[in-house]
Amino acid sequence: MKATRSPARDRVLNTATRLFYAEGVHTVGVDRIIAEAGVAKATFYHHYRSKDDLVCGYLEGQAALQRDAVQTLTGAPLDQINAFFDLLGEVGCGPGFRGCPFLNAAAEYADPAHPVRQVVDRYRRWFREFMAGLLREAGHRAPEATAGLLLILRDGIAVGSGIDDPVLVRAGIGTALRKIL
Amino acid sequence: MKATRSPARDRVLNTATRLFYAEGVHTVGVDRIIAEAGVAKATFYHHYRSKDDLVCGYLEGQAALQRDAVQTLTGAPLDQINAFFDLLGEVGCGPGFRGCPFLNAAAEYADPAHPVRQVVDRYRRWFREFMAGLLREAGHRAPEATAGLLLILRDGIAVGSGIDDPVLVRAGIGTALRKIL
DNA sequence: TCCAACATAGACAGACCTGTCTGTTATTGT
DNA sequence: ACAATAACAGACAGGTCTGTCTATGTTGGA
Repeated sequence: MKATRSPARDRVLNTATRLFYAEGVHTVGVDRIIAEAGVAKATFYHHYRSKDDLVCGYLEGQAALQRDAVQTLTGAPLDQINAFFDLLGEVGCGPGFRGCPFLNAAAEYADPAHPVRQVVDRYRRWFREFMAGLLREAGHRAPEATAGLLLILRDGIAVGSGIDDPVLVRAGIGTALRKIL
Repeated sequence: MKATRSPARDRVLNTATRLFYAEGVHTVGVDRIIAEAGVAKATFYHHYRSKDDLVCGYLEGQAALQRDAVQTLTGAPLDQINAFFDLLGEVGCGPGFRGCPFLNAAAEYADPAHPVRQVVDRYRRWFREFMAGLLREAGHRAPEATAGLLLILRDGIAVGSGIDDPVLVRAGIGTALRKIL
């Protein structure tokens, strides 16, 4: 539990990220992760206290990726919001898209007090506040309430793209966004 | 597999429905269901081919409930849509609400070809066509596309009410609906 | 040089999973 | 009365799950 970065640890986290997202958290076992990561079991439990700990690490990683991604957005606040949802629509049409990792994980952890759910909650608070900040910056009349609507839209797009035809979902994003803003 | 209705079968389905929805499909085992239903294991496998078969039955039941619920809606088409989303907001604030059973199940079954996913797909097709029908009836200019937006809204509300503060989610439904329609 | 940290392989425990099977009892329709 | 159906109890098989443990090898820094 000492080193926060090592080749073996990275291999575990990358493998877990790939498998957890593609197949779900409960269906992928520790044995499979360490086998595909080419890591000994003792090494795994050296870096992660438990499987749930790894699940939290997986979601923290996803949250970090998204924070990095939105930092590349530039331009006026409303343009940034549009660009974010454009990106979401594009990613949703990409190969291997299987919905939002946070929503999928939340569906598997029913207890709201579970550490995994707390990571999900943190992500969602961040998203809401990020959107509210942009709206405030743009002089929107109701930043908080509208940020809530954008979160609903985000969830709907992520879920729909993962289950239904993502091309159809993507086609509606522009309209929806224009109506909300 | 003969009788489609019997006290023991009903007890199994009711117990499974309660547990699957509250705690998730993969976390609830067959042993627990038959114990809480007060049913012998042989009886369970007499009525259901497998656990997945029971999961399909659970979701079919939820779909039937929703079909029955919308049949009680009356009045003009747009009023029916408004009433549906009012009801969704109300249910989302109710005790024990844990999101949409179909979305939660889909999150646990990654394979789109799985029978469980097909039940989910059927439900979503029904919902979309139901909304499109009402919009067409109301003379809406773009019934199909708007039905897609309503599905996104529905998903966002269900997901958000299950994870975030459902009261906040509910407060935004009216605005969102007005902007979409 | 030597120690500590990181890594390997893999056995093991104990619990839980789904699904099958044996055998008994009660009910019901003909 | 008799056969079929449904339900009961519970053992059992075979697999998987998480997590612990032993024992060994490698490597880099003081």
